[in-house]
Amino acid sequence: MDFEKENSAGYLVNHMARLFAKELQHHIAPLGIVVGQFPVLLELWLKDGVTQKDLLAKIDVEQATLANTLNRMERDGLIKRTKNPADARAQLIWLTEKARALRESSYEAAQAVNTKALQVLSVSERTQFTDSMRRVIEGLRSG
Amino acid sequence: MDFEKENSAGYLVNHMARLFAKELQHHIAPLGIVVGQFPVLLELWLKDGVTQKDLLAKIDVEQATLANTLNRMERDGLIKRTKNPADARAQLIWLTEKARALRESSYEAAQAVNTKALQVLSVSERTQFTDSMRRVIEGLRSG
DNA sequence: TATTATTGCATAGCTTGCTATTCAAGTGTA
DNA sequence: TACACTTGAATAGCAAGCTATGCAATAATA
Repeated sequence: MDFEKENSAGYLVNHMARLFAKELQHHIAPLGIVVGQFPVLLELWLKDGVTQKDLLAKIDVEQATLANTLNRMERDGLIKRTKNPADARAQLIWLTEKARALRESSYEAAQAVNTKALQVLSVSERTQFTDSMRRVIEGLRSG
Repeated sequence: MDFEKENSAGYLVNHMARLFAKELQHHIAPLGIVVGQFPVLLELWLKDGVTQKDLLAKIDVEQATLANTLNRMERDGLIKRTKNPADARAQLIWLTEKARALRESSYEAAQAVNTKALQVLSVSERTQFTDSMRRVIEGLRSG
């Protein structure tokens, strides 16, 4: 058989993801946050005072990955945790003021990265591209 | 500002890359290799007896990342290194027979993952999709 | 109600990626 | 030829992902 990496979707996806992450890293480093914290912050900016399990239902990472990320976020002063009156196993996760203040500039950073990355595509191609990604993700997730 | 992660190229790219990697991992685990070794093997199957620098020119990862991956591959009996008569700093990297034997089944595994992932797209969409990825990668790499 | 099962998280240990730094070997030059 | 510069690779240290496992609190049941 023959194999051309430049024609392999998986190879390209991996490469592209690393470039996106690097680009985002550069944009958000000045804000004092790192890429892995981004998905968590996105959810908490919408609604905080939630449990780890609640977050897990919204972010497709393993529970252990999220637990470690939350620990680093607490260490970095981005979140605080309080007792959950309803269940002593779970705690409630809250944004700190510091994290709350980063919302707008973080959105702008992410948009800037997306804009820069997609500028090589026409407007219709961009729509088609993100649509394809959503479908591929859905397909892989559902087995 | 508002931010919809399901519309964010970066968010989707990251998610998709993790799903691809997980899928490939499942396919190649029986072969005794792991995902990070894949790009290195692809190059060495084409041509071995090369230096780390040669590999680096073909794979877009940092030098330190490659050095660590090569160490694990040596540990796992996939490569051997010999003295480079032309330069004592660099060694020549060779596939072991074990690694050489994995070529066809690895290609098949990768193709299977790509096929499965892209099955939700029409044939013309697949072409368009990989083409867009190549252009996005090129755009991000060239600044 | 005592026991068992489930659930929510934490921890251990690994890979793969990054940046920054170090070091030895090779190259160029005063 | 000695010194400085460059280059090829290794190492340290961290983040972010994974699987596997453990543990305490809660829920379900005999």
